[in-house]
This record gives sequence, C-alpha cells and structure tokens, in this order.
Amino acid sequence: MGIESPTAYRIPGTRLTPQYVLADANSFFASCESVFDPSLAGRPVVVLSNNDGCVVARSPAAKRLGIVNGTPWFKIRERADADGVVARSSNYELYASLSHRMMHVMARFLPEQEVYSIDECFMLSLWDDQRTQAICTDLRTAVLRSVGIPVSVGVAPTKTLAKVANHWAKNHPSSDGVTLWSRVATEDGDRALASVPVGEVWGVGRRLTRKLESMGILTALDLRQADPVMIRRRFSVLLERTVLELNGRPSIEPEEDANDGVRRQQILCSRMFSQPVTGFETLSQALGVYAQKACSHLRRQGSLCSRVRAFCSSSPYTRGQYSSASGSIDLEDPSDDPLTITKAARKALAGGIDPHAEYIRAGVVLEGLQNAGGYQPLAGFEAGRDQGLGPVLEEAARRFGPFRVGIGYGGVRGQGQQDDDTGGEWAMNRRMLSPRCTTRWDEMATVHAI
DNA sequence: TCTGGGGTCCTAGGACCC
DNA sequence: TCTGGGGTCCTAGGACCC
Repeated sequence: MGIESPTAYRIPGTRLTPQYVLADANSFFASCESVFDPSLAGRPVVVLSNNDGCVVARSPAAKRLGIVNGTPWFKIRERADADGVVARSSNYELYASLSHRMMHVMARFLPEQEVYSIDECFMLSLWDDQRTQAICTDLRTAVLRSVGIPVSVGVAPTKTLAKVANHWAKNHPSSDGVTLWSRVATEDGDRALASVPVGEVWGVGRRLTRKLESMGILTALDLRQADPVMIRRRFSVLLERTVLELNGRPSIEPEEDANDGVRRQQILCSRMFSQPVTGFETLSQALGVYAQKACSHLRRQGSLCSRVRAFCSSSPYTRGQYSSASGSIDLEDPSDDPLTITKAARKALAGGIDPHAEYIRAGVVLEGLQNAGGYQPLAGFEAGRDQGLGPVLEEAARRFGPFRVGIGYGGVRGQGQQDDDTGGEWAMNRRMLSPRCTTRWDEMATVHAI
C-alpha cells in the first residue's frame, strides 16, 4: 500500500505531555452511502432519519446547496428533487460495519484509542509536531484507501481544543485534513479562537449559547478568558471544565470502557411510529418489540437489569393536547429474561395512558444494570431467573435471522426489507434503504469487469 | 400525509433520618 | 402543633453530545 508501518513511528520524541488526536469522519453517513455506489461521488446526497423524517447527514455537495441538518424531508423534498439530490434512508447496519473497520485501521497508528461515537475517536500522540503530523497524514490516507471514508484530524493539548482543531481542518482546505492546534495558535495567536462562535465549542449547546451571548461571551476566545469560578457558579462544573480545556488544561476524563461501549448505565430502545397509535393494545405490541430489542442488547453485553421503564408520547408538533406517560417496574430479581422484561415493560404503562391520546412514539429503558457474572441470587431464590427463553431466542435469531421468533409482535415478520419491520401498522418506514453490502450475503455489491 | 435514536452527566428538590 | 440544622438517598428534569 506504500504506507509506512505505524510501528516505524514508535520512537519516543521530545514531547513530555501527550497531545490529544481527534479523528472524525467527514459527513460520515453520506460518505458511507458513496462507498459502494460510486455514482454518488460528488453528488448531493442526504441521509434521512428513521421514518424518512428529517435530514441527519449531507454530502459536501448537499451542504453547498444550503440543506441544513434536522430539516424535515417533506419540507424540502420538491426542491431537492429538482436539484438532483439523492436521498437515502439511514442504514445503521452498514454504517456500524464501516465504522468498525475504520476504527480498526486507525488504532494501528496511535495508542489509547477511545471510540467516542460512531464516526469519531480520540487517540494520543506522544511525539513532536513534525512526527505527529506525518502519522496523522498517513492515518488519513490509510482510512481513505482501505475503507473509503475521508476523515479529518485535529491535534491539541486538550480534547476540547482538539475538537476546535478538527473543525479547523474541515473548514480550511489548505490544512489537507490535518490541523495541529499548536501551529494554528502560533501563527494566528488568539485570532483563531476569536473566529470560533461560542456555540460551536464542544459542550456549549443552544441554551448555553443564548445565555453566554447575553453576557457578552460571543466567541471561543471570550469563553477562554472567562473566570472559571464565575462560570461554575452561574452555570455548572461541566462548563467550567470547558473553560479550563480552552486554556490548555486537560479536564475531561476518558469515558469509562468507551472502547467497546460495553458497560452502559442504561439501555434504551424507542421509536416514532409511522402513524399515530391509540389505546393500550396496540401500544403494548410496540412496547413488546422494543423490550425484546433492548433485552438482546442487555444480553449481548452480559448484564442484568433491575428496573424496566416504559414511556410514550404524542406529537409535540400537532395542535391540540400534548400527552405523555411513563412508568417503571422494579423487578423482584435482576433479570435478562426476555419474557420477564417484556411483561414488565407492558405493565409499566398499563393503566397509565390516556385511552384517547394519539401516541406517536414509545420506548423502553432498562435501568439498574449490573454484571450478570457477578450476580449471586440468595440461596433458594434462583427461581426468578428463567435461563430457558433468552438463549433459545438468541439461537433462533442466529440460525434463522432476527425477528423470526419472539414474543408477540417480536416474532412477526412483515414484507419490508428491514428485519424489524414487524408488519404492525405502526412500524416505521424506510423507503430508500441502500444495500447492506458488508453484512448480508444477498446484498453484497456486484462489480462488473469490462 | 410527512419533524430521529441512543446515550451521558449534573442539579434541584423532596423524603427521610438523627 | 411548631420549632432547627445537617446529612443521605432518590428521582425528575434539563442540558449536552453525535
């Protein structure tokens, strides 16, 4: 491949404090769509949320057309069609698979990889700027060649500044996709931070932006110069840490066990319905499906849960009464049994809903998670854990595919392409789904040699 | 007709106890 | 019945992230 082996870099440099390296894919979902469909290269592509609701990712050409993330698809569809925009339903199975490959490649170049989200990871560089720059450039090339995804890299003494540097790399083509904050800061002094609106700083959302702006804090530079004690008092320790980070003092700990994303504190499965649902009967069908999805996550990470929460709500967008309900059930014994959890999810909402409300979304949350291996039931109380059903359902899913066997609607398979199309009238729409080239034999890409 | 899904952490406030 | 301070624990809600 012509790429220098990462091990060749393993020479200690002179830098004493390691720098954070943030590698982040450019327009990740849209880039994934083009990997197996070269005809999309250079074209405006948007990826839509579930139910083909709103835009969640845009290719560079789509951004140039002025399409904004979060825009409801139905509002811009006509215009987008006229502009030649290609729309795709989100294909999480494909994205997760490509993410995994991308992370694997990057981990060969730098140590201490912390996978922060599906499309970005932090790593550490222990070397001087020149060598760091070389490694990051090679990492970029390697990911592009072997996975087909373009990434941008930002390097800085703290995670928050690495985020800023990463933005810089994306917005300044002259950086060739890699920005070392030390170099930007040396050349432009405070000008670089002054050019970043405060709302673009990692950890500053819409609400905080408004409040900060009303205090005259408009840019990342203003925030860096703010008094951390005052910030803590008026806001929170989180924002205080952001101020310290902007000053080059690392204050954000790595997320525990972020590497595999295994030890979660809660597991949530929720969906919008394709059409409003009224009455507990139908709601309960959906809750059963979500409970089983959540349960299989739970089992995959080897945990038990001790509380099951269920919720539902009507649309906040339609006129009339907004209605929501939620309830939880404490399990007598921590469990990973799909039947127990499904029953609990239904019971949690039974009697708590408005029988006339038109619900548009529902979900199930598993809480109070603990390690299944470490759990010892009291002698004589083991009966609460039925070890029978969980493994059987898992084996059936492995052999025959998901959603062939399950409890209630969890075992019904509709006509749609996706596995979780249960055939319920509330099941979500994904009409523009691309093939899952890397995870399904029957959807593999076909290449024609001429 | 049509507005995502899955997480984390912090804080305020209430219940309860001494 | 009212009066107090100090502590812990829990939950709901709000804010943020991608």
